[in-house]
Amino acid sequence: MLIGEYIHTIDNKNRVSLPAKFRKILGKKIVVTPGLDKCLFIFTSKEWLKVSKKLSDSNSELSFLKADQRSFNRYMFGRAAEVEVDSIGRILLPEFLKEKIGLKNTAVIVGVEDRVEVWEEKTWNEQKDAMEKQAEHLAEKLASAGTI
Amino acid sequence: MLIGEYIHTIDNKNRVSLPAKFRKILGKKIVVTPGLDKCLFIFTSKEWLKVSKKLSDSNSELSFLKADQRSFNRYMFGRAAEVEVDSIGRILLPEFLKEKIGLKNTAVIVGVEDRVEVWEEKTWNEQKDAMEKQAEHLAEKLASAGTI
DNA sequence: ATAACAAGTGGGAAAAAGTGGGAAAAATTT
DNA sequence: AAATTTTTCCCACTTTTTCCCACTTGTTAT
Repeated sequence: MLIGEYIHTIDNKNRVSLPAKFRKILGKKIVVTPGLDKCLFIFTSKEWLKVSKKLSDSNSELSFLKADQRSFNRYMFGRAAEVEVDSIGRILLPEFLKEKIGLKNTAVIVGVEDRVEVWEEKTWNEQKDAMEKQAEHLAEKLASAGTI
Repeated sequence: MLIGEYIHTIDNKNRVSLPAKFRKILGKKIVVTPGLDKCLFIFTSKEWLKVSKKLSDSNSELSFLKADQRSFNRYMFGRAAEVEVDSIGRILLPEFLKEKIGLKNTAVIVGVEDRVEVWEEKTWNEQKDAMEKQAEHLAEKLASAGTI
């Protein structure tokens, strides 16, 4: 399972190390796409296949209006990049994705169950603060779920 | 069952011994995550799986399409850490979790039924005092109401 | 009381992770 | 076709993490 938060450098060749703990799960080929909420999503090829099937299946319970679905899929597919992980666990971030979320020298890499998210540090902190504020009851859920 | 309160040192490599009595129950891989009230929760991998399944709504396909589900999962998984217990029963506390609850050189480790909590000593004492006061207060209320 | 053991703590050395940069290979331009 | 840029591959340095061993303290057993 992909969990935890890491801050890594983006070098001047646009390379970022994937957290070592993620590498086994992610494998050698991953898919990077613009995500939602000003971050990037990283999926394993396998997970991506599942996601894309779901998204392109217009009979699924995700019943978009046709036009909406088209543009949403354009967003997810059109800008997705298949990326190779190099021999020491780094990936090359396409410039346009970097720009999309305003990345510069560092990236926050977050494991979220079965996907990885990439954030610009400031955006991430804002997001975290917002979550934290409305999170007391979420934490309570956590605590009580432990006992069930 | 996990019970009792222990005060352990955090050494300069961020290692803490788990109380010997907890080790068998916790196993070799645990998950540490910020909990309620300025403490950390420690779950066994098994328990964690149960909790996360229960809360992440991962049975609903493509949970990332729903905004509040996204934040919740981010909150839940992004701030957790999977940690190995070393050969003599210690774990490595990630810096960001240490900071989260203001840990420095010592930690109070408390067994709470089926999970373990980690506290900063001062916070723990305040928490305890508050509980005691409340208990006395409640007892008095009960007594004066003549119900006892 | 002494020995044997277990628990908690600390530290050195080896391994791994993260970062940076040069040179070969490939692609693009002129 | 040569020159320039971009990409890829490989090596090297630094820091962090991991692994292993040892010391200390307190408990149990003989």
